[in-house]
Amino acid sequence: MNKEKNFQGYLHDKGLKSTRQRDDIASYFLQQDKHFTVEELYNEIKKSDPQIGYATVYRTLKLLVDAELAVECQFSDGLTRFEPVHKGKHHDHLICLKCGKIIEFENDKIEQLQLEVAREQNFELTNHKCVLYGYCSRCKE
Amino acid sequence: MNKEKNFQGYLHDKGLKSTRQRDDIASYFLQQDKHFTVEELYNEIKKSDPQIGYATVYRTLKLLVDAELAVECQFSDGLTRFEPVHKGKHHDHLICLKCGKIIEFENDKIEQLQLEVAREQNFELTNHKCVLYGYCSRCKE
DNA sequence: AACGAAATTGATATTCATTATCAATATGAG
DNA sequence: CTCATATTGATAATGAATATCAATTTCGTT
Ligand SMILES: [Mn+2]
Ligand SMILES: [Mn+2]
Ligand SMILES: [Zn+2]
Ligand SMILES: [Zn+2]
Repeated sequence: MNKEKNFQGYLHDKGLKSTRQRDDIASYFLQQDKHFTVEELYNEIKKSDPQIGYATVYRTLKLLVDAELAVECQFSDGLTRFEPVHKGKHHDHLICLKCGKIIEFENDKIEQLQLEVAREQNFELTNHKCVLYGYCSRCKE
Repeated sequence: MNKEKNFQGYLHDKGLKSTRQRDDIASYFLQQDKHFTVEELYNEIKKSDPQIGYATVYRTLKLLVDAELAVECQFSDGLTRFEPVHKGKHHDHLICLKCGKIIEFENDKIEQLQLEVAREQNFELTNHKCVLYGYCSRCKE
């Protein structure tokens, strides 16, 4: 698959080594479409590799972020989550404060206006996080 | 001052007590226009009240957030910051990844589009955080 | 295929921010 | 003023994330 090739390339370019653990973690993670807690991913990986170390999962996620194959998300529940980057497509999030539901959205107008704001401030924009909090259709009743 | 009255009213309405420590912390904090780390605020308060406890600063900030007189900010440096809410005016932030500079901005169009996004998803919006990361005019060179 | 320098792993210790605990003290309604 | 209740501040506990390090693995080079 393409993204796994990207990861192999990334490792090679950085002089890092391809290992069974890294490859398993990356392979599993990149195929999913979830917002993983480190613990969630650790528990998944442990099913096929009971020996996997917690630290290795942390380290591999860090590499994936550096390789731009994952992004870190901080919603306001205190937990850090990671999600795979699919097709380089950016999106932002709506978070339900009751059930924790995560909805993704893309809005080009907002993205454009953000660029404009940055330009006005003479800022060189690298990335952004836009998170909307509230209650989902089911929870607002 | 108005906001301090608000805090007194909040305490009273919640059946909480007004104390020298709370009042000093709130009074100092609400007069400033900064994004305080708990430690930063603690150190400031300690100047006039060397006996102040760290936990009391945490607790008071939590109260101020609940009273909607402060908001919590998470920029990506791992530290939680608090800023006083002035005149109920909402704003978002630009963060310089090099020098840590924090620039505030208001953009009604973005706010409107966010409401629209929420409406499309049948979400009842309560608040949002929009943070733009990059390099400020001085740091981008 | 074997070697060996360098990177990686996983168990564990450590750090650091935040929360919980609790005895002593302060507050404020009646 | 009294007293039930809330608060304080010192400290312990928690929990996520990082650092450490000996043992193991990888991979470019022989
Ligand atoms: Mn997402
Ligand atoms: Mn601000
Ligand atoms: Zn919900
Ligand atoms: Zn800067």
